[in-house]
This record gives sequence, C-alpha cells and structure tokens, in this order.
Amino acid sequence: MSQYASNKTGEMATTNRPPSKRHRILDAAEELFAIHGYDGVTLRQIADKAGVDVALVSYHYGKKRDLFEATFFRRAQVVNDMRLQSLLEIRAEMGDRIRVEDIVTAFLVPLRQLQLSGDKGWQNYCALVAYINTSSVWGKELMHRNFDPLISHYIKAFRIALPDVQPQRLYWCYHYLSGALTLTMANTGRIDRLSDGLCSSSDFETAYDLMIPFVVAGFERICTGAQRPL
Amino acid sequence: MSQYASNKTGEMATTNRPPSKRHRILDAAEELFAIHGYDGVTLRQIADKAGVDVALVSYHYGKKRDLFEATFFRRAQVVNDMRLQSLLEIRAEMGDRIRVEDIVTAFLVPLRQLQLSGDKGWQNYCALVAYINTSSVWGKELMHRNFDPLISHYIKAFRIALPDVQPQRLYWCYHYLSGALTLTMANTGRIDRLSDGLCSSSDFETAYDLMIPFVVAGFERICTGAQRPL
DNA sequence: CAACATATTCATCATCTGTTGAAATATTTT
DNA sequence: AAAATATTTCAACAGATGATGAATATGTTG
Repeated sequence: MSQYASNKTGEMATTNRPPSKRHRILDAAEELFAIHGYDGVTLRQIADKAGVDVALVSYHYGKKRDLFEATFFRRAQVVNDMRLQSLLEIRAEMGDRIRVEDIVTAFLVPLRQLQLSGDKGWQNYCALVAYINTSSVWGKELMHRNFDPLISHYIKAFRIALPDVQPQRLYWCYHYLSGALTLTMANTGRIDRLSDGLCSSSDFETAYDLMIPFVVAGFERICTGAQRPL
Repeated sequence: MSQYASNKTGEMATTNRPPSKRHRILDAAEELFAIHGYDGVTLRQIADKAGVDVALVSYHYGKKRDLFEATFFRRAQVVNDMRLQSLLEIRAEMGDRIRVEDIVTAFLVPLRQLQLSGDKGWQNYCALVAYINTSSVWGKELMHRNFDPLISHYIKAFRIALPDVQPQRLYWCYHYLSGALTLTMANTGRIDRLSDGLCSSSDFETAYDLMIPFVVAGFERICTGAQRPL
C-alpha cells in the first residue's frame, strides 16, 4: 500500500513518459484548488479531471486536506531554492554593498521566470499560493511552514541594505510587496476589466518589470532617512 | 411574500432596536463568507449563527448566490460614497494642483477610518472584499459592478496629477496599490507570524499610515520622469 | 373582529459529500 | 511461474447540502 507518502522526486515529473495517474491527480487538484479554493472543489471533480476513479485519490493522498497540502508543498521547494540561489548570487556579487533593488529583484525574478515559462502548472500553482496567502483559514499556518524560513533570509539582507531601519517598517514594506505580488499571481483578470483591455493580467513581463521599481521606491521612502518612532 | 427585494435602507441598521432576523442573517453571512469563502459556508451554519431557521434564509434572500452578493452589495455604496466625497473635497481644495499623495490618501482614508472604528461588521466586510478581489470566480464581475465606476474617477484624478503618464503604467500602479490594500484588508494574521509578534495584522493605524507613503513613492517612481515605452 | 400580507417554522426531497472495505487487476520480487 | 506487493476499480455508507411547499404564527389594515 502507498500510505500516501510523498515520493522521492517530490512529485515533480522527471521523465517524459505519460504522467502517472498519481501525478495527474495532483495536477488536476492544483488547477481546481487554484481556481475554486479548497471548499469549492470536490474529490469527484478532481478525479474526473484526472480521468481516474474517486477512490484512487484517497488511496494516494489520504484525506482531502492532505491532498490540498500536497499540492501546495510540491512546488514550494522549487521556488525556495530558486530564490535562495538568486539571493546568494547577488550577495556574493555585492557583499555588504547590496542594494534594496538587488534584493527585491532577486526575490521576484524567479516567479517572473516561472510565470513567463508558459507552463500551465506553474500558472495554477501561483494562483494557488495567492489563494492560500489571502485565506484566513490556511494563510497563517501553511505560508509560515513553507516560506517564512526563506523570507527570513531576505529580511536579513534588507537589514544590511538598510542599516538603520526600524524592523517594524521592514516587515510592513514586505507586507505591501507581498500584497502586490499576491494579486499579480492571482491573475484574476481584474486589471483587464478595469483598464478596458489596455492592460492584461497575464502580461507578467510588464507586471513584474513595473512591480520591482514600484516596491523599491516604497522601501526606500519608508525605510531610509529620518524615521520618527511608530 | 418578500421576494428578497433589497429594502430601502440598503440593509443597514438604522435604529437601535434589536436587529431583525433578516438583518442578523446578513450579518452572520458576512462574517462566515469573509472567513471561509462562498463554498466554505453552508446555509445551515449561517442560520445557526443568526439563530434562525434554515428556510428563513432562502425566504429572505433566495438562492445562496443571491445572499452572497447581497452581503457584498450592502456596504459597497457606503465605501463608494465616502471615497467619492473625500476625492471631491481634495479636488475642491487643490484644483489642478492636486498631488498623487492627495489622491492616494483620499482613496485609503475612508477604509482606514472604517477599520479603526472597531465595528466588527466592517472588519468582516473588508475581509470579504479581499476574498472577492482575489477570487478568479467572483473577482472580475463583482468588483467591476461595484467599484469600477468610482475607481475611474480616481484614475482621472491621477491623470491630472501626472499629466504625462502612460495610462498602462497608471493602471499597473493602481494594481499594486490594490494588492497591498487587499492583503491588509484580508487581515489574515500573516505578518504577526512572520515578524514573530513584532507587527500585528490588526494594527490598521500603522498599516495604512505606512501604506500611503509606500504607494505614493511607487506611483512617483513609475509615473513621472522619462518613461521609456512599454 | 375580520382580512390580508408578511414572517417564521417544520418536514421533506433528491442530490452530492468524503471516506472506506472488499474485490479485481497490474506490477514487481522471489 | 508463483508469491507478494502495489495499484485501480466497484459498490456502498452515513451524513450533509441547497432548495421548496405546506403549515403556523405574527403583524397590519379595513
């Protein structure tokens, strides 16, 4: 029996054979959870989309909740590794002369690259993260377990680039960055409607290229110069 | 029969009598939808929280979907009115010398005030808006119908403050502002966990007071000076 | 009071929900 | 090829879900 233990490859496709049923279940769950949220999706919908019997979902992943977390965990390590590497690279290059712009760029460029890759799976995953990050039910716990260790590295880097910053301000600036990023990853088509077609939610190139200077300016305005106590 | 037509007061409490059952249903729905989303809430949970029979929910509001939209519409007009008035005031005061800072402040101050009011209903409503704004299912349509007419006024004001701005850049900046604001309204407790208690999601005073200069700096960086074509 | 309209409850429906155990099939190991 | 293990299907469950129609209560108006 599989007892729904995560396999060694971290559930990522590693061959070009047709994906296993176990794999297809996770892909289907990822897509549906990203659009409709945890409660908006039934195991039968997932099974149908994967072309699989309902019972097989429980066989491979156990409870519905475990399946949901599995979709979230699968790609999280990939993002964390990319972000850590891009941070280490810029730290190696700039040393203690690292700038806010370098850090924000290192943080966002991996997601930019993944969303521009055209891989539908990554699109769905980004929307899933956006859903979880804004959810009162899942946000605190799941985001903490998966992303906070890495984010702490970035916070440390910011404190090198902004030596006199008040930590509170730094966290709030990260919060605003996270908000702008989250709405971008959610990819709801909202900006298309508001701008009457002038902008497109799926124009990730523009979205990230403008987001970076936008939040850098925000960090610099809030975290440098005279900071009167909060 | 009521045929679930919206009443004249827009469903807002206008007296200090104990709220009617109809009223309590909407309050309960607002709170539960805000936390768990549309599919995460059952009519029976709403009825229980309101202390009311299940059938009464359908009697007053029809289908579940109609109830959901009713919770969203109820307070939307209040926010729109406050935002319109604060925009008109600053426009009257500043005329064509209106600054980005004035517009962003006018846009955010009403929400700041409502969230600081201590009214639990407004807290819930803000979380509900955050849920809807990040939802692929509801976001595009509901946000457009309720908020876009007003937002267009703000976009016009920005174009006065930023005469040479490329419209695309303006919409993207609003998008980042909307993201930062949405995550703040979601009030998920995420920043509490990340900052290990140093910051609090419910410290709306700090959240808004830093958000305003943060996004103003972003607007100015993106929308002024030489803008190479996108 | 009588009539009428509105509000509220009760009982019930068909359908869907997550989950499980047993049976059948495929794959790997001996 | 036999044994053992892993995968997949089938059938079924107890409970929950949104919705509705009939019955009862409450309030309003003549």
